[in-house]
Amino acid sequence: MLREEILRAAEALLDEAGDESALTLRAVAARTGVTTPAVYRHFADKSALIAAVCMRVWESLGTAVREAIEAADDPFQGLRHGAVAYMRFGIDHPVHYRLLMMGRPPRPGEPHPEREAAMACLEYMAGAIRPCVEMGVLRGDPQHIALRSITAMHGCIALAIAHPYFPWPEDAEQFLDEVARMAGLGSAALGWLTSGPRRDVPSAEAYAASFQAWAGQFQGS
Amino acid sequence: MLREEILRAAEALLDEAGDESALTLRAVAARTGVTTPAVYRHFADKSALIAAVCMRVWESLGTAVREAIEAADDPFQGLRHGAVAYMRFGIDHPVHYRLLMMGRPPRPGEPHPEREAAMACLEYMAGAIRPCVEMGVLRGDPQHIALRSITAMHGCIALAIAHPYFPWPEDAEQFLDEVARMAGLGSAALGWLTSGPRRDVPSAEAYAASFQAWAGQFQGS
DNA sequence: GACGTCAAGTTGACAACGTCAATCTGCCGC
DNA sequence: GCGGCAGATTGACGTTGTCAACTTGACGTC
Repeated sequence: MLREEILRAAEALLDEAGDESALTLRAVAARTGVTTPAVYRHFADKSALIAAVCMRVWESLGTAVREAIEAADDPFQGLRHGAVAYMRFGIDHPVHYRLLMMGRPPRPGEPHPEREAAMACLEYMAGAIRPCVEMGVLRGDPQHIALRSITAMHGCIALAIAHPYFPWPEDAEQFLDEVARMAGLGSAALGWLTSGPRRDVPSAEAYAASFQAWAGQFQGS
Repeated sequence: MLREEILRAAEALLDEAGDESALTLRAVAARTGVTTPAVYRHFADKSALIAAVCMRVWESLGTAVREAIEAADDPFQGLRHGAVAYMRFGIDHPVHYRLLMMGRPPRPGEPHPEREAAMACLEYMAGAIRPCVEMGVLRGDPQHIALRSITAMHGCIALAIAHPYFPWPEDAEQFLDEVARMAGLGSAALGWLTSGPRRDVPSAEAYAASFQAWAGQFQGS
């Protein structure tokens, strides 16, 4: 009822102003048509409201990534397109992405509702990586690889949001794709340098020698 | 004189509280031993003060990265160690890194003192990448490659700061190194897939065939 | 040595913010 | 008809960034 209206008002404020400083309890209440303290009947405090706003956006992010992964032909394409979908979502919803992923770190012991949402995001990527590991191309713990790969995706969005004046390429879509491929190819190369190819997967074994030859000059890197 | 004392007080507040919300003009003024509006004689407003605080930290970041690059044996090691030094700095100074790199994006037309500092950071990485391009290992515009690689480094720090509860590996140093290598190897692979090896550099040409063989399975990625 | 000038700091205040205690209102069940 | 109670309002408190007006003190000039 009113809770829903408050959330809608908050979301509208965020979209219109494009700046989270416009999201004040007074503004939200006024837009909803109630007085300020009425908001406290539905949200413990301001941060709870913000968390609730983020949660709804988060779900659409989850489905966007999942759909991109599922629509792909093979695991590698799934990883690639999932990563691009993730970044695209951040670019398209900068304010929400800021709130959810670039907010103040939680004080130890403080309840942190976004925590599970962020962990779920990590799990999405790990899920897309797992088949690639099973194919013998990526090596190591899927969650570890996901964590490492997500640094590139998150960094791309975070940097673009906070520093729009950087010399970003005109073709944003291609750049996102490059970042996704950099992370995928780099992770594959890193795994092969560290662990070698999987012995039980013929296709991986077949590429081992040629990769080792190529990667020779990167041994230190 | 007083300006310097105010900056020191602000920096001390940041370090002690570990939270930028502790940085209020009143607290800074009280710690300096003057009244609040006296700060306005030396800084236009609060954001100018914050920018000034960041600037001093920024310079030490610059020297840390530069020294790491210069101390390396070859360009690739320089890139690797420079990247790790950059990330290490962010991990060691989370509050300052947050203020400088994860702050609110500048409104168009708004003066943004950190802008040149952030651009200088990009230039550092481009400078470390340029020799690798000349060696024929990385392909493309150094600044473009720097921008793409920095996404991984920035993302690593930004994610670690904002989401400390993520399943980060125990050996942080090794993880930073992995991220740096992922970006380096991934960028190299991406360049070779896109542009092929440099024809005029024999060592690059020599590895082309073996890399192409390895990368065959990643054509789509 | 008295004077004007001007930078530097203080006083007092304003609006906006998050938050809360106390109060009012309208509806449901007995 | 009446008690109880969820839900909204009133009024206020403390804190924040910011500013106008005033005071202070040092310096150079006649």
